[in-house]
Amino acid sequence: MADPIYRAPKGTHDVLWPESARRRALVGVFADIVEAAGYTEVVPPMFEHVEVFRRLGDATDVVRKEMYEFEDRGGRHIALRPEQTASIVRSFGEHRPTLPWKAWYAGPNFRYERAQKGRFRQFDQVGIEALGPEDPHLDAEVITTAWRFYECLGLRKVTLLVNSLGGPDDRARYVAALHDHFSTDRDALSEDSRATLATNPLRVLDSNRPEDADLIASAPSMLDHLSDEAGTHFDQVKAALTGLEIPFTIEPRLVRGLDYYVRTTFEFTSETFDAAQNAIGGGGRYDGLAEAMGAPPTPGVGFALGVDRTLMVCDAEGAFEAPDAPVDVFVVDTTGGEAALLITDELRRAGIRADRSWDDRSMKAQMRAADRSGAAMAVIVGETERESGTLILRDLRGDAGQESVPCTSITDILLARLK
RNA sequence: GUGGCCGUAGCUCAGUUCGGUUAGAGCACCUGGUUGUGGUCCAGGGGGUCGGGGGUUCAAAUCCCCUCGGUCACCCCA
Repeated sequence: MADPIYRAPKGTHDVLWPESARRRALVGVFADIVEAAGYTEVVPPMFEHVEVFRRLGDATDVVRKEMYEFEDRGGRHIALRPEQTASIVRSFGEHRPTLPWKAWYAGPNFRYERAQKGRFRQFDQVGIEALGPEDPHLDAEVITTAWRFYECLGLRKVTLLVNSLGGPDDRARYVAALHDHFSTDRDALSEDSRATLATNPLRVLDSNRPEDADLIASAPSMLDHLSDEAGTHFDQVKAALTGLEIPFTIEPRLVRGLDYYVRTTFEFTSETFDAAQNAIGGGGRYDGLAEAMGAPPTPGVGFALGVDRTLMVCDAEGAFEAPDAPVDVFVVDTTGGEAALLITDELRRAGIRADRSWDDRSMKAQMRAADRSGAAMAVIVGETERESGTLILRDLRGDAGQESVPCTSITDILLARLK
């Protein structure tokens, strides 16, 4: 074990092949799906002025205690992004694209917190944000897009939870009602929840502490505090999901940790993942966020999906497996290595993935390397071949044996074989 | 940020209870058996500041303290 300084910092890790290839493939699947739905990629910076994230709400833990903040050499107060919705909305206000604006993103986020399974200080998310329309069908489209993504990965044990927090006024009335409810028996709450009650009564509903369970169970339901307008919006979202045959569960206690959500909120959990962090993705409406960022008031809805957690769920379901061999052909050269240099170059230019050995190793060692590379075929050059202008083509997968071919036709033959 | 468990070779681990010869195994890796041919088999080999620092002791992987890292739960989220 190396000196701690030469290890990845706490809560971070290196992603090596084949996991790195799988991760890139997952983002590729995501990109295909969202671009097929008209979303265009946005690549925001990985850090912003701290104020951008402060707009997420001073009561959120993400802002209060998990931000990677620092002052840069120019004296600017900067924070590594803890999520990307804030950056996307800031970008929206800065560039004022025509509405509706449908954006997607993929990349790392940073939160300073204690790492555990499925929770890291640097973690990747993919997501979409749609700004402009208030149409409940847009909520449904956003949710459906995530759902189809999980389907494409081959996941079958994902649960969709939906809720409505109502409009800002409904939300305020509900928070007041919750405050009253919990205050009547305040001493029964856990100490942590009493503190949460003072800053954000909604999130008391999120508590997993056993002593809070009874009061949470008897708490009033958000759904009884929806205005007619918000209720109608929620009904239309549910009807749309039903029409799309997306199964969902209504979860009136689903509040989510970011304070900017209003009306529709949703979360995806995995049945295979009974750890505390079983949320693999989530999102909702944030109709007031653009205005809070100094942009024209613009409704928005979106989601973020955790790449690491999604991949863990893929593991649990045996879905979306890592790709196999990175090369098709392995060139074995016992004449010094220059032939391998030329042949691999020729093959690669023809689009054939090819690798070789180095340091002029023995034929046995090179053949072993060829076998382990996972390549389907070996191309062998020895003295005999060099003299006769031929190459040996050997099957590495089965017992098809080998044959001698003119070296001028090797690329064409391999292109046909590897079809 | 709080608490529990853990940290021995690249990987998975034994050895730690009751300190005591050169710290082991499997897998992986390298070489040879096979004077041109991998995958099976056989033989040999390289590789370890026992996470790090300090302490106790004639003697520490083993006991004590600190620290770093991992893991699980809480908080919270992806």
